[in-house]
Amino acid sequence: MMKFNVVKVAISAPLHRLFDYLPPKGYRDKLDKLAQGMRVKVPFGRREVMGFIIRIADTTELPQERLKPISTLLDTQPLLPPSLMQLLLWISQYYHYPLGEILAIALPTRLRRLKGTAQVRTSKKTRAIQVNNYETQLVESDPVLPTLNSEQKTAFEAICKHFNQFGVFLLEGVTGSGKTEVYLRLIQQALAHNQQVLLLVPEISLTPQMVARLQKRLDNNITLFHSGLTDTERFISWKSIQLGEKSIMVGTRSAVFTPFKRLGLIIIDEEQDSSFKQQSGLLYHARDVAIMRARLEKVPIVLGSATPALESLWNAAQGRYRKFTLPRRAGASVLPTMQVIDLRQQQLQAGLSQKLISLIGQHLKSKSQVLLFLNRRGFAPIYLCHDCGWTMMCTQCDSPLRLHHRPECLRCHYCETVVCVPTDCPACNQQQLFALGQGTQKLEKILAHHFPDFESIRIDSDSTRGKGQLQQVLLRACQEKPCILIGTQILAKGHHFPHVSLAAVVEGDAGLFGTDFRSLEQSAQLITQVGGRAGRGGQVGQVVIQTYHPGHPLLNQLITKGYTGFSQLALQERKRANWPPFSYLALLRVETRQQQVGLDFLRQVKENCRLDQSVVVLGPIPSLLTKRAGYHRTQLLFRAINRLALHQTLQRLVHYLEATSTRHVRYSLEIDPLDVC
DNA sequence: AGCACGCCGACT
DNA sequence: GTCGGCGTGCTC
Repeated sequence: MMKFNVVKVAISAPLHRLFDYLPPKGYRDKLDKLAQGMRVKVPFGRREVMGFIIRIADTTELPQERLKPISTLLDTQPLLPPSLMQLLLWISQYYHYPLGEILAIALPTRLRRLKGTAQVRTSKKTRAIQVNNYETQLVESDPVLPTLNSEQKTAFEAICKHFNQFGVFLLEGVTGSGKTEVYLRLIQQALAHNQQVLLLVPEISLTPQMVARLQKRLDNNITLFHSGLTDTERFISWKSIQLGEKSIMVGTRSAVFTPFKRLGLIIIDEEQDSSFKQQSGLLYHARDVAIMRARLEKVPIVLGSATPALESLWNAAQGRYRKFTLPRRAGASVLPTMQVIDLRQQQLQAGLSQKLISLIGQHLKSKSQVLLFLNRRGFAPIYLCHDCGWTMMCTQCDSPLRLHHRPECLRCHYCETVVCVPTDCPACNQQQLFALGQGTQKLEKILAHHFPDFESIRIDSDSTRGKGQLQQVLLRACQEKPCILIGTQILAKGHHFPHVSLAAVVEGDAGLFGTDFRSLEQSAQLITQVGGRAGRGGQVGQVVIQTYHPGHPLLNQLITKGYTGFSQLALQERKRANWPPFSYLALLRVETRQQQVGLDFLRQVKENCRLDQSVVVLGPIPSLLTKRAGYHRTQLLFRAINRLALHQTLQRLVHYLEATSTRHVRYSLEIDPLDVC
């Protein structure tokens, strides 16, 4: 152990350690000029890479002669402020991910490169900041500030009292209850204090209405940050917040890493949305990271949702969060009534009962719109042979091919492989192939047949794929003309359909017997959100759920007591089964060409990581959909009541994985996985 | 991750 | 004889 000045540097490489360097030439006695968060250019192997100064130390494990000096100091001031650096250090520990990689992820791509000073010529084409016409047309005009109702006021005032200090506020408001208005008031309050605001949304492309509304009220003080922008646009947006030129950033999950000059408030809209979870690389949850950020920056954070995650509700029940409820709709509209349609012994047409079909007719006749929710795109999910039972499967994935119309094809919903529709069975050559089950396209067809005088508008990822297509479809749906809206979960996401009076869940049982411990929660959230689309424009809404299990206790609870009642019962079930939030999970996943290789690898891992008694390891088992895009997915699930014990085990695991050469398998470790199948 | 080194198959 | 495949090892 040598004792002299060394600089600990994080380098963007999949290595769970820092690298020691000597100070740059000319800085040996000017160490105070070096600070955490500054970028440096360092020799690394036979190349030069960018690194971040993490700290200055006076010890190193290496002999002095092996240390090289930093080549260049790239910043005179830390690029990232101390509170953000602390956040990234926490992320590295919590998600067991190399710090250097996290730093690279946190920077806009333009700043990740070693070359160039990333100066941007002030281009006048700031597409990022502009609202297009469709979006503007979708926003109702509210020339006067709407007054807050008593619940909105209570929430607003309580949160205002906690400005300049950390606190988590769960704002549970039914659809249409005016959460956005509370956000707006809070944002304006922060602006009045000369503070900046971060508003995280699940997907900007899916919430143009909310963005447009904010833009309208807060005009050019707002900047967007999402994957639809070019690298340069993102850099401009990032910079405008860093320099304090803009006060509000509305962004998707990666916006949580933006350095703010004077952050005063964080808002997470639709906090239960799974889009906040990064699906590849660093598998972080932007909501959880944002909560830690608020803690480190000592600012309040608001989690808004009509259907909060069970975890968040539990945290509120435990007193860790403060909860405010907005139980009634703002303005005149009334909450819809919910009822089930018992499908048992019913004659169905493309999954629709006679009762539902006549209800649709009634609502259309009374000149209002109908919304049908079916979370499955395409025409039919199964295409099989009547003669021998052969089912068309994807060759790359462990999944049946879905039949699509216009264009006519079979398509895999996991890898998007497209094949022609055969007329003869590939197994027995008989011409007996037929489609089983239904997707949104089939509903569209059958409804056109039943109600030829009314237009059907399909809203799924197929009909909204193109640029601006979603906005066009939404614009059509917002017209007053009676019509039928048919869609997947896109319908559930925050869009306002003012003329819908009937919302129907076609397959209410879809999530009832899911394989994952979270399926019921997600299903209840979807049903509630879809139901919330009905009756917002003045008329009383009606929500119907088709089910074969009208007696299912949790479904019943949802229908009779609403999401709040459901969540209480669902939490009891979680507790009984020891699932989160009553335990902590981590998932080690591997992808291999042959399944056996994955199983053997994970068995080895399990044997070689001496475990804490309190950590339970389940597996290895193949994932539910084991084969995907040609790779078999296998996994090992870690579960513990004690979070610390789990993380100590994972620390050992990560070191073991790094020490043993594991190049033949692709693996990833996910903390707090959202699904475990 | 990159980038080198190193040891075995088909080619001017 | 060598060009180049990707297995293994290392980076302060």
